[in-house]
Amino acid sequence: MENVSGFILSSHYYDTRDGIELHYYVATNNGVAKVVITNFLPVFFVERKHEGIEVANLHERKSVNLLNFSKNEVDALYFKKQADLFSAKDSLNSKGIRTFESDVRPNERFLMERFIYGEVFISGTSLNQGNLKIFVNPTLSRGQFDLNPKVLSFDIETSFGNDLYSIGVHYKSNGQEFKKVYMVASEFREVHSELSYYPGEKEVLLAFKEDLLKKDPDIIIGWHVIGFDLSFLERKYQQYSIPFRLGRDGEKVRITERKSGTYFCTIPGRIVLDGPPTLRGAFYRFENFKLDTVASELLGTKKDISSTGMEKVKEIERRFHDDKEGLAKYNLLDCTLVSDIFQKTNLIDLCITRSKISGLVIDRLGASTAAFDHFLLPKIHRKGFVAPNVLDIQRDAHAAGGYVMEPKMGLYDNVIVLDFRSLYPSIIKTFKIDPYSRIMSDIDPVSTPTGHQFSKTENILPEFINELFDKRIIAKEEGREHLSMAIKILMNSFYGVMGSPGCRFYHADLPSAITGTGQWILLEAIAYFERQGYEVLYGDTDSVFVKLKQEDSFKIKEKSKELVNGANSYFTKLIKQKFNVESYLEIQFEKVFKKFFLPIARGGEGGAKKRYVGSIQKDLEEELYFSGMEFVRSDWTKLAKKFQYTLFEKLFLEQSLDEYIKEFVESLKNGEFDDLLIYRKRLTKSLDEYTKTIPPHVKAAKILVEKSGRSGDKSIEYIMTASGPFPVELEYSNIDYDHYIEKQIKPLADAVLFIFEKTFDDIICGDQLSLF
DNA sequence: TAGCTACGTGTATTCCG
DNA sequence: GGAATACACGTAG
Repeated sequence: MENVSGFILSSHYYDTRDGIELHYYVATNNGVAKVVITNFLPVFFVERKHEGIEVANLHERKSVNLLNFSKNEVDALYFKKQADLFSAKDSLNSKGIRTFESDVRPNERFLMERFIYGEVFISGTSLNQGNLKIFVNPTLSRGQFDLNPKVLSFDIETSFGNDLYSIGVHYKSNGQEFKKVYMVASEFREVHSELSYYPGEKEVLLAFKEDLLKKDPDIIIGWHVIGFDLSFLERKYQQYSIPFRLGRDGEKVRITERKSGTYFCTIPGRIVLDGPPTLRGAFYRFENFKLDTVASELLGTKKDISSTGMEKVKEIERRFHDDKEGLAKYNLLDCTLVSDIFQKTNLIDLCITRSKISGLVIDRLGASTAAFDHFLLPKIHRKGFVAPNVLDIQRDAHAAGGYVMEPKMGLYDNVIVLDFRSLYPSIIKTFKIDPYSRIMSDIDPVSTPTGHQFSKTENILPEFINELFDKRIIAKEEGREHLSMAIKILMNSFYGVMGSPGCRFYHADLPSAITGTGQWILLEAIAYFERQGYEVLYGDTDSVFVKLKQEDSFKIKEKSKELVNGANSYFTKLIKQKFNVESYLEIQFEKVFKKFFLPIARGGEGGAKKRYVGSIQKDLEEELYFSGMEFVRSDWTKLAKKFQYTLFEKLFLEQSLDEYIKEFVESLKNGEFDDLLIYRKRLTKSLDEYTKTIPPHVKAAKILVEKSGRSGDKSIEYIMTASGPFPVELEYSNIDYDHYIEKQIKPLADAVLFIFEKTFDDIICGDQLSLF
């Protein structure tokens, strides 16, 4: 008997002739364990009233002490294979008989019912097979394990066509480092320390595979590594009839493209992490997600070949033919940049932590509904209920969202921002909102401000949120940023999940009760501060912007504290008195703006919601903070951003704007800002799908395809010329300066000038008018 | 290989007289 | 030819 702890890298199920097998690859301190479960029976439920019905390939039908959400009794139907379960489900469906939980993946069900969250404790006997320790039907339970993964970064270089030039690898594990470039060279060449030549593509592929299996990484990283590198290699391995088997037990690499154009890759026993989506998942934002952009922002380095598009391909082709060492250097740099980006951001640690908090394997971290299932399904079962299938969920009318206050436009001094800490989770906790407490609402109910009822005593989610809150406090105390972030991400997903028909626990009352209560709370808060004699300028969902009084300017911190404390004890009392539950709402001081500006709405009357600018005192400097404004929008030009930033700098310093605006326009016309005129926008669908309207960025993209043959790009950079939008990658002339003045400068100026009762046109034409 | 709603803004297209 | 509407994108929370 062996006992070993580990971390689950990947999880799979397969039907075999004898029945289903669940496979888990677990990283442990003594290498990787492959856990095989052969005695698992996939299950779903049907209402007991369908007793006599014939079910093909049924292994066993059992009466269980469980109810569905309509409180009808159900039976459990067990199968030997998942395929049998699927066909039984389909045939029952076609007879109009509903099944319950027939869409829960067996490999995930096995883990969730054992409350295993990434970390696992294995107890059983093992066999050694190569690098692997194989456990067949051990006991698995929740464990504790800190993974120190072996990470391999790789990148391939190819011709514009279908030729593989080289593969670069950077591998690091416990201080050991390995760098190698596998390059095709038809003539004999001397091997350099990090550069090995092979006579053809086939030999490169064989050597790469052999080394990868020898290094045996837990995690494979790269840049667009699935959609480009692995997909390209898959075709190449097939072309040379070499099995593309990189799995830990010789399994094939499987790549699938989703409808959204994103890629997914399964290599049993390993995790593939692509740089851009992983960074996005951790809320990193960059000007774009090109490797050199991200590398220079995070690491301050530059790529060796900095050109893009065709020029880049040409330079790679040139190096392959004339300067193989130069190509190798470039190839390897890409690998190490990716390694360094992952190292610097500690992305892998965040992924591992999120896996441990959500229970999902690392490459499913985005699946919020699956995380909700992982936590809630086993708890619901122990309360005596089974859940519906996702496909049986019907969406009700859209639930309302957060409350956004009508802004009081203008320029102000000393505005404090107060917000409710984790508003939606704290509402769930306070009013006991969850799918189970909803169906049990006749037992000791609490009514929300919206009039929805939930059981004060029979609930699951509020307790879980409580645990997560506590864990997060400890995490923050211990400085474990990623743990704190992982918990926040999970907690914040609950509201969205319960309001999504893609979640088996969806019910319109759940999101409605949460957001409706949120609206009520924000309005109460605004009313409270106004009763204290303060002007509330704006508020959005969970925040209020309170203007302090003149006499408060030298005791801002104290005043804020006083307001926060007052509001908190007010809510404690109010919630207790009105709803007879303990309030977990907590308003907190977020920041103070020395200067604060709410702009006028461009089209309509009044102020614009979700747009403001403020200045924050940072040491001796004042730092500008933009929200929703053009300055933070990726689809506005650098020109507009430069203009807007300086405009607000001057506004807040109470300097004159007129001269600046005039000079800026002059400089633009003189061509001084020609490098700031690029528009960048995403293409959310393929070019021929834009049928209703053809927006400018699509026009530019179409020109690019027509003139250069390039297509499939997800975004386009263009510039406005006299003859319309034009892709920057092609030669252009005739910049339409009037367009930039009218569309990028004037509206931004007018958004501010209204407070002086002036317009952009007044300033620009003002001199001429004064001549008369 | 499905978390949510609210909102602003630019441009193209359609509607209407 | 101008107003109203639809579409597209990106953002706040």
